[in-house]
Amino acid sequence: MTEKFFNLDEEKQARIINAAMKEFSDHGYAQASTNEMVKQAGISKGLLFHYFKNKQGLYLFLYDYAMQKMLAEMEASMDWAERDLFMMYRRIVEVKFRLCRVYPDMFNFLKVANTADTNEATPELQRRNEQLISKWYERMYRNVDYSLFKEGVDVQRVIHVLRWTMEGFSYTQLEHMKKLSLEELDLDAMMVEIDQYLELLKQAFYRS
Amino acid sequence: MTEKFFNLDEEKQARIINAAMKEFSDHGYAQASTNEMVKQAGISKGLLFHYFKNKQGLYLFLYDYAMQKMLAEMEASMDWAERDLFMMYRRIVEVKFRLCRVYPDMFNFLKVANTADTNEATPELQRRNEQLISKWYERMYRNVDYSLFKEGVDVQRVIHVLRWTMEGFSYTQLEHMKKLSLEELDLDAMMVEIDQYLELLKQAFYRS
DNA sequence: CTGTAGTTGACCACTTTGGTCAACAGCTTG
DNA sequence: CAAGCTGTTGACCAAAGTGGTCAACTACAG
Repeated sequence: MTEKFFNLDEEKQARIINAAMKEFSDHGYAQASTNEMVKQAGISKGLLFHYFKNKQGLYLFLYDYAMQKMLAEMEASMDWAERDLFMMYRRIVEVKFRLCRVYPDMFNFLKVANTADTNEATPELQRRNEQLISKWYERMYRNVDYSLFKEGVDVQRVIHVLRWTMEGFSYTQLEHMKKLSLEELDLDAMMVEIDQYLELLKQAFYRS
Repeated sequence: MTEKFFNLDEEKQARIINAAMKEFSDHGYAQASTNEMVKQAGISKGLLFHYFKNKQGLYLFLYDYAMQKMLAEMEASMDWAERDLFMMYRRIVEVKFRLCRVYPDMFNFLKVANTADTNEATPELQRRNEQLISKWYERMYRNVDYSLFKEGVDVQRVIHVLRWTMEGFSYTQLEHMKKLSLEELDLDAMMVEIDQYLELLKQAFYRS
C-alpha cells in the first residue's frame, strides 16, 4: 500500500505527512479531521484514501514513519562513546532541531502518540516502541561519567533540571519560530544559545 | 445572568466549571463540545444554556472567573517584600498547586486562552489582562536582590532555568496525579520536593 | 390547588465526519 | 488516432455531532 505513496513527488509526500502529523498532534486521533488534512496538504480527499486505506492506516503509517526517521537520525548523529552527560543532551537537541526543519510537528506527534489516550489505535505498536526507546536510553546513559559532578550534588535531580531546560528552551524556540518566520530557523544560532545554557549548568554542577 | 449560577450548590458549580474548563483547554474554543461538557458535569443540556446564554458567554465567564481566582490567590499568598528570587518562585508554585486541587484545569485553560488562536472570542479582554499580568511580573521582580548571585553567572539565563524547572516539575507532578490518584495530591510532599530542587539551584548559583 | 424555581432530554436545522466512486487529465504505447 | 494506464479529482453519501430551544416535568412553598 505504501510503496505507491513513496513513488510520489517528494515534496508532495512531505506536504501530506506534515499536514497529517499536525492535525493528529493538534487534535488527537479521534478529533483529527481528514478533511482538514487534505485541505492543508493541498490534495483531494480521494487521494489520501487512495494511498492509505483508512484514517487508522494513515495514523499507523505516520507513527511508524516518525519513529523510524527519528531513530535513524539518532543513529547517525549520536556518539555512543560520549562520556559527558551535557554533550549527550546537546546531541539530542541537535537531532530534534534538525528533524523539526523537515517535519515541524514530528516531535509533538510522537509525544502525544506515546502518551495520550489515542492509543486505541496502537496497542502493541506502542509497547514495542516503548521497549525500543528504553533500550536507547540505557545505551545513552551507559558510558556517562558521573564522577565529573561536584561532590554532594544530587545527580538525578540535575538530570531532571537539564532535561527540563532543554525541553523548555526548544519549546520556546519552536513556538517563536512557528509564529514569525517559519522554516528559516537558524540552527547554528540556536546551538550557540544552547551551549550557553550547557556551560552555565556545567559550571554549576561539575567540579571545577 | 451569573447570579443565578452562583446560587447553585457549590459542588455542582465546581463540576460545571471544571468540566467546561477541561473541554476548552483540551480542544480549544471552536472544537470544544458543549455536549461533552454537560456529560462530564452530569447535568442536562438545557441547564448549561439556562445559566449561560451562549457557548461564548460560558467561555467569557470562565475566563474572567479563572483570572479573578488566580489573582485573588496570588494576592493572598505572595509576599511582595521577598528579596529572594527562588523563594518568589516557590510561592508561585505553591499557589499553582493549591488552585489545581480545586480547579485541576484552570492553569491549562488560562494558558491556552492567553496564547492560542482562540482569541476571537476575547479581543479586548485579552489585552486588558495581558496588561494586568505584566504589572504583576513587574511587581514580582521589583525587590529581587540580584547581588545574591555568584559573580559571572548570567542571571537572565538562570531565571529561565529556574522557570523551566518549576514548570517541568509541576507538569510531571500534575500528569502523574491525574493518571493515578486524582485529587489526593500531597501538597506538603510536593513542596518538600520543590525545596530540594530550589536548594540545588541556590547552591549552584548563589554565592556561598 | 396554584405558583415558582430548577431541571430535563427529545428535538431542531445545520455542519462535519470518514469514506466511496464514476469520471477525468496526461502520458506512453501500439 | 485509439487504447490503456496512472494519478487525481470533488460531488456525494449515510451517519454522527453541532449549538441551541422549549414544552414538560419535579419538588417544594404558600
